[in-house]
Amino acid sequence: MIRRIPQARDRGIPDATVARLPLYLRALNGMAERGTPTVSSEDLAVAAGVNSAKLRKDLSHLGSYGTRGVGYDVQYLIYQISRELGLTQDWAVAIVGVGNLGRALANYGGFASRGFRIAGLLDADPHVVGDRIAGLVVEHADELETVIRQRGVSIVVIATPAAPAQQVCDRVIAAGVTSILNFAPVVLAVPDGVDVRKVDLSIELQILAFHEQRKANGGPIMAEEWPDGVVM
Amino acid sequence: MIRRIPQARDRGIPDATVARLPLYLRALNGMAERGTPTVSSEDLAVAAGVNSAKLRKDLSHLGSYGTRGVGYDVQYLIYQISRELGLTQDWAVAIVGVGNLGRALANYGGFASRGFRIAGLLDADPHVVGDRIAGLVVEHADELETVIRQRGVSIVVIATPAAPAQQVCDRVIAAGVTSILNFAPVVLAVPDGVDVRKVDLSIELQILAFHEQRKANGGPIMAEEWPDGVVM
DNA sequence: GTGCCTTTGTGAAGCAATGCACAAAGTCGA
DNA sequence: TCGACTTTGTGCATTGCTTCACAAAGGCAC
Repeated sequence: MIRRIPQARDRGIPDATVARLPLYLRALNGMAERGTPTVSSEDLAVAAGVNSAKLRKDLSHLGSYGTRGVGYDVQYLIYQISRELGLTQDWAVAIVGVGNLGRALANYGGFASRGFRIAGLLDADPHVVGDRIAGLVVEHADELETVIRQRGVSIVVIATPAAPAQQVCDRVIAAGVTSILNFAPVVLAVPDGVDVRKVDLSIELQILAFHEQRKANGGPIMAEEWPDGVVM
Repeated sequence: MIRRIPQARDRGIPDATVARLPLYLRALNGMAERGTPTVSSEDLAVAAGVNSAKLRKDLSHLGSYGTRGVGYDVQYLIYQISRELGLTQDWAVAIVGVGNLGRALANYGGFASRGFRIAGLLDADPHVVGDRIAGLVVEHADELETVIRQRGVSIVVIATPAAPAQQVCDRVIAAGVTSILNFAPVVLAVPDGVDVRKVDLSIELQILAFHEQRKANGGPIMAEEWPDGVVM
């Protein structure tokens, strides 16, 4: 059960910081398009929707890339954050499950522009196999291991229904993949060393509903009993 | 600048806890389907992928619904969590932007089963308006305010491209909506009292790429200079 | 009943993230 | 060259979350 051995030159970046770097990157790309040469932590913080002290502390984890009295060079900071996030290299991604969501992901422009290349679309449904989506032909899920090994896929997106998700997960791990983005509404069991990130569309709505209810009621309903007719 | 006045009976539930309740709910629903009558915090924690002490503390924020020596009654706990999250009532949701993602959301079964009723699909593209998706006819975005007011929509999902997102956001807020789920890759500016939750598909991939790079390199590349040919 | 066993609910310690506030470092005009 | 001004980078206090560890509570067998 080795947890994490702090290294001499420990560039361990806090998870909370890593999660915000893509946000900064997006804001910076917008500024670069508009031709802005430099930006202060205050302005960038506003654009990214965070506190400026937090932003400076986040950036300080990458190194000392600002100039006091001036701010940060937009292009240079884009490069440094991209490098830290690993976006200066090309990542081959396979999407398993080509339903509505899989199609949406395949067509989503935000991937290609950040170094994520879709190297395969796979589905178990023979009616879908052979379809051409976003320039790729959908392959049968049986080809999963072949596609991963032959095309150097290192990140797999699971966009299947809940039922087959764990099995797909097991197979891609067996094929050597250690980074998985899971859209299926299940908790995937994975061995140590495999990273799973989870996006659950309905969870976000449920959190909103919680807050919305709070606003409406000034707190949850106080009756803590079962409603009439429900038997324990 | 009133921040938050602690109340006598302060049922303020930590955000981190609220974010996990839907997870517990999903695990519990699975158990209910299998006919499991009660569950211990340990078993439920495993099913939800969290630490059991954390699970007990989370549940203790809702009240004392367990039985020592036995565990939690599955049905009863489902009811209590659902009530706390506001899922015992019906929420009318409108989806703005019926591209690939909007379609995926409209067809996603996880909403209806949790009290979220899709009350409107809207798009600005005349080619899409009139299409029938998931039993609804897509309406023109001009109808946004009418749809919200007449159908009692309290949660809006923004699934448009980045460009029109802020304008859509402003309009739905003006129409009285205070809960927004945003899929567009922009930071929405909203007044106090409006909740925005954000899902950015490419951010998750970028976080995965960061960790994947770490695994491959044993840390980020140490060269902190610009690559050859890049001029400051 | 009584006593053993299981499991909850929670105090307290530990850890991570946030935000303030300011010294240090750099720019720029005179 | 100098001094005023701007903005970074960070020490520190604070907050919030997680985890441990255990007393209290309840079930169950006999």
